[in-house]
Amino acid sequence: MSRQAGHEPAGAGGQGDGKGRRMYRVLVVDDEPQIVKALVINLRARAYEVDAAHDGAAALRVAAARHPDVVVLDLGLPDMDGVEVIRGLRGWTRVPIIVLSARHASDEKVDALDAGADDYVTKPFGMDELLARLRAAVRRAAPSGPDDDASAVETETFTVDLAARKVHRGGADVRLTPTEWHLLEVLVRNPGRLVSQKQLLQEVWGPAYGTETNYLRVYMAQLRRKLEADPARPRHFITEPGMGYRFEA
Amino acid sequence: MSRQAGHEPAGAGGQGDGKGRRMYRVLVVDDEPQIVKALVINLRARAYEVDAAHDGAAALRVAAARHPDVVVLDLGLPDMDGVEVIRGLRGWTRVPIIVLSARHASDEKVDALDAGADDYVTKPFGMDELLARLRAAVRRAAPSGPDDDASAVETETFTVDLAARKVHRGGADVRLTPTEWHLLEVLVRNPGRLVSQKQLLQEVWGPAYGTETNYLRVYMAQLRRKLEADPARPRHFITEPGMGYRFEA
DNA sequence: GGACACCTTGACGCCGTCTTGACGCGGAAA
DNA sequence: TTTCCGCGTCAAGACGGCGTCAAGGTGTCC
Repeated sequence: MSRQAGHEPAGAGGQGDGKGRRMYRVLVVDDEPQIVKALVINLRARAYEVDAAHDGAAALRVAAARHPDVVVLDLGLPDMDGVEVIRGLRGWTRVPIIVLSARHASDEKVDALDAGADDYVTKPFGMDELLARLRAAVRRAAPSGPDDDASAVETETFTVDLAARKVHRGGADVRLTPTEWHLLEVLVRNPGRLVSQKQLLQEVWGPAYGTETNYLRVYMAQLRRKLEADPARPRHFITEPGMGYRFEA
Repeated sequence: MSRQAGHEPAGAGGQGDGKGRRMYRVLVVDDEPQIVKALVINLRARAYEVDAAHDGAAALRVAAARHPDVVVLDLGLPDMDGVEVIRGLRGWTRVPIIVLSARHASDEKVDALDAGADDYVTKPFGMDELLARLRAAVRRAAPSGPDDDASAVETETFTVDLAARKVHRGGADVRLTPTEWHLLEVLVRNPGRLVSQKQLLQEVWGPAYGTETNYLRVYMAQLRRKLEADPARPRHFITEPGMGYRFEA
């Protein structure tokens, strides 16, 4: 048995990577310039977008304006209590909040966490650890997103819902076999781009199938018959002779 | 026989009265009896349901059987590396994981967090702090659980009340076995979406049951017999051959 | 101890899907 | 113009998944 039938992308995580990873935006709130600086440098180096605020009022303002994906918040701010900042944010957003603080006291932590913080790191902190906690916070918040991101791709004649694994055409659902769906998925996840024959074969049929181009011809024909308005004159599944295929919306 | 038959204790632990606060279930994993004891006492006092496991294998087994709302995991287990336990859980569930560890080393924390842990607490820890972090984890996870969203789903022939754990059909309640209910629940919580065979098997039977598709066939048949108007021609529990099943309202 | 409900497991027939080969067409190279 | 290769199309057969049924095993409640 060369290939397995059930080639689902191991469940969950699957559909993230199709479209390039977006930049995550971090809001850093601290009144100590050297800490802000260190964080900004480290975060930018890891391809985060970073905004900074040095007091609570600015933090709330920037958060409202920029909608960060995660907030790193020092509790010792000059103008207002850190817990107040947390409450101010929680009034309207669930953005993950990672608290930084020099206080080790247990009830400080409890107060901050119960006010709505997601994590609490005491200074001095290891940059590696903070970054790992930040990744955890972002990862946790992400799953709400991917469903909406690129879940639906539309053309004039049909609609592909990647999350629900559904294809809609003219008021009815189109039934696709696993292989048909898999092929469609690879193409649709690379809209407008040429996908080589080898890549299609290997992604759908497995690494051993780099040259069986007749498979592609058969299944491309089926996709066109089910989805194209005029299968003989395809407008969305374009053949690039000798190279591969391209999906056009 | 890795799994015990009845996970959901019939009426017991389940989310009780429609709106009221349901009991949260915590899985405590640690090989030091005194720590387990302390945690169990403190958690039970705060109205959590608590399960305990003293090694990694038991942890994975109990998690699969009991579906806790949060896992407190000691990294220093006798039988396997704690990070492996995290990976084992993350293979099929997003349940929040709070790691306990005596190790303060930064890279230990980074490894655990990147493997999928949500929080990392070093021993010795303050019980207040741990409980606050636990509350934060539960609070964060709650909104994602569509428990409240669509607590009742209707079709032409039957009604599913997710909160009350009841299925109504033609003026009478339909009696479902625990496994039948669990399967129905997973499908109904993803209306219109294709749920892969592997996901169904792992969510209902546990992470080790990714390939026993005959279970699915048997239980899907039972669900259809009890709920479909014409079980031979299902309108709500749709088979997507080779891929999975889909619930349509 | 017995009755019962539930879960597991195997067997079997049907049907859809995948594979495979053959054929015609058209464009590019010779 | 001829030749050749790649592509689209079609059809037939093999294969495996799915629905169905029934028996065996296990735990629970009375």
